[in-house]
Amino acid sequence: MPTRNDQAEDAFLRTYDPDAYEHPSVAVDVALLTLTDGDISVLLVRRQEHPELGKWSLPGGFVHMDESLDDAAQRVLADKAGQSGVFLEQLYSFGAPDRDPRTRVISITYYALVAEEKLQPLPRDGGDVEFASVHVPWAGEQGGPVEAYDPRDQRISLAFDHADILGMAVKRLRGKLNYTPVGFQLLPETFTLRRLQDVHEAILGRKLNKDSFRRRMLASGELEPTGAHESEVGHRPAELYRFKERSAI
Amino acid sequence: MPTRNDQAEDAFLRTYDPDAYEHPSVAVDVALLTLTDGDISVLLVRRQEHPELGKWSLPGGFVHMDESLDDAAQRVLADKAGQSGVFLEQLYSFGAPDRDPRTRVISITYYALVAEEKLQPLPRDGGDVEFASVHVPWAGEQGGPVEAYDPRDQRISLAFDHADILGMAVKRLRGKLNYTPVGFQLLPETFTLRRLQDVHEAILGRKLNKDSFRRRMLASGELEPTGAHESEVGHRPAELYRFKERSAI
DNA sequence: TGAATAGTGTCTATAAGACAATATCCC
DNA sequence: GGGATATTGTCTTATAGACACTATTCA
Repeated sequence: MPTRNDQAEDAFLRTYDPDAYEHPSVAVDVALLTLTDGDISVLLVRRQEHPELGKWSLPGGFVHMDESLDDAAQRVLADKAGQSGVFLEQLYSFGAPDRDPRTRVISITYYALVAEEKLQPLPRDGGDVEFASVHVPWAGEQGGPVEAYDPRDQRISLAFDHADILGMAVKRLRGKLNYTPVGFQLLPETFTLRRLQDVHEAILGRKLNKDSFRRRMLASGELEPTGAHESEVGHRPAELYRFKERSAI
Repeated sequence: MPTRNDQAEDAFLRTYDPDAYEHPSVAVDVALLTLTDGDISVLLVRRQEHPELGKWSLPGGFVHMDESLDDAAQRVLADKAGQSGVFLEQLYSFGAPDRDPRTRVISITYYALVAEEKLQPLPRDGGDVEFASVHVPWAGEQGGPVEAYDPRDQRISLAFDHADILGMAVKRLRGKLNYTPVGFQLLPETFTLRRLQDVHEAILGRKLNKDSFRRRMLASGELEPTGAHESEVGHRPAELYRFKERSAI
């Protein structure tokens, strides 16, 4: 039975005009990270339109009226970089009034993690989608913009405030490492403890003590030995482990 | 000297039409938290308009075209709740397409922390701005919606997805406690170790070991003894401490 | 003087860093 | 066998929890 309040609300909604005020544009930008040769890499796309035409940027796009923010991030990643079904998490929203010269654009940013082995091949757009190596000029979880370098070690200048977004992604990842098995998303199904440590070291940007890393990981209860070992390695082969959670899903 | 690309970009920007596509509305909502009698409290305002007219909600409002997100949050808090100059940090952005019945509204949420002693008196809007006690039905940093209770211990049903926002604020706060002296914002200038422990226990929702809490805090280097002691307490008065950072600012 | 909490000292269990010894693979 | 890394074990040090004891205020 509709109450008087319900009826009043219905009437209100029928006459509501969302365009009575000017609205900002809302975009999503995604920092897709992976590890190559023990370094953090980020997927960049070359801008095909003004403004900042030709500059490297994180894949991004405007949010459609009928899709959730998470869905928008997944769509953008699939459309602009050919990657689908990856791990995504919201990062931060950037909204400085002048961050985009076109108009007011508020960007809701995400970071994505993918194991190198699970990357879909990059779309052949004449080299307009590439990975760049991420150099972090600060320690710990201090935060700040980071720098991207192309395969020839040339520094890449990123469009808009994307260096800040990337920095936020690294900062978040470092924080998560303290209380979540982040390695999950960045490693293949099975892996050695050494590779897991490589992941942690790449994210934290510093060397870790091997003995205590090993003990800590085994004691965490997150890992499960597979019984299998690596092979063809020129030294004693290490046992392969698996994340327990992942296999439960 | 403008390059050809600059000129092309200028031309592009002159003809850019931000309204070629429909835009969502963008709001900020703020969970202002304080501690009363060892419990977390949140500031709520009664909605004065449709939809959800009369329901309790977090103070919020639409983002203006020329203000940053942080500024919008500060403004909303001042206008709707009479609180200014408080500690604010961005929390998360909520954007489910149907979270608001009016139109697509994306809410960029913030949490604020204020010491009870520093609260400005609530505006006398006939009791339409009040604090409610926050009950957290989950442990650790698991997350999920939380429940609000009015001073007569009646459960309050919050408008929209505000129970989720509040839950996210508590979750974030619990996480921050591991690596930041969050107590800062929730205590007066000087305080006893016992009061600092009360803050931590309220946020975490569980009792802490007194001895090791004391040791950990003193060893952290964040605290500075003032030499002064509390008084009129009916037992041995404890020494008053101060946060080092705060006094350096 | 007694109630109540502050503050100190000590003992034990646990986790981290360092280092040595042994194991196992490929060449 | 030699090179290289895995794996196990031990020792030392730092930290957390538990508990006992002393200190200081107000009523």
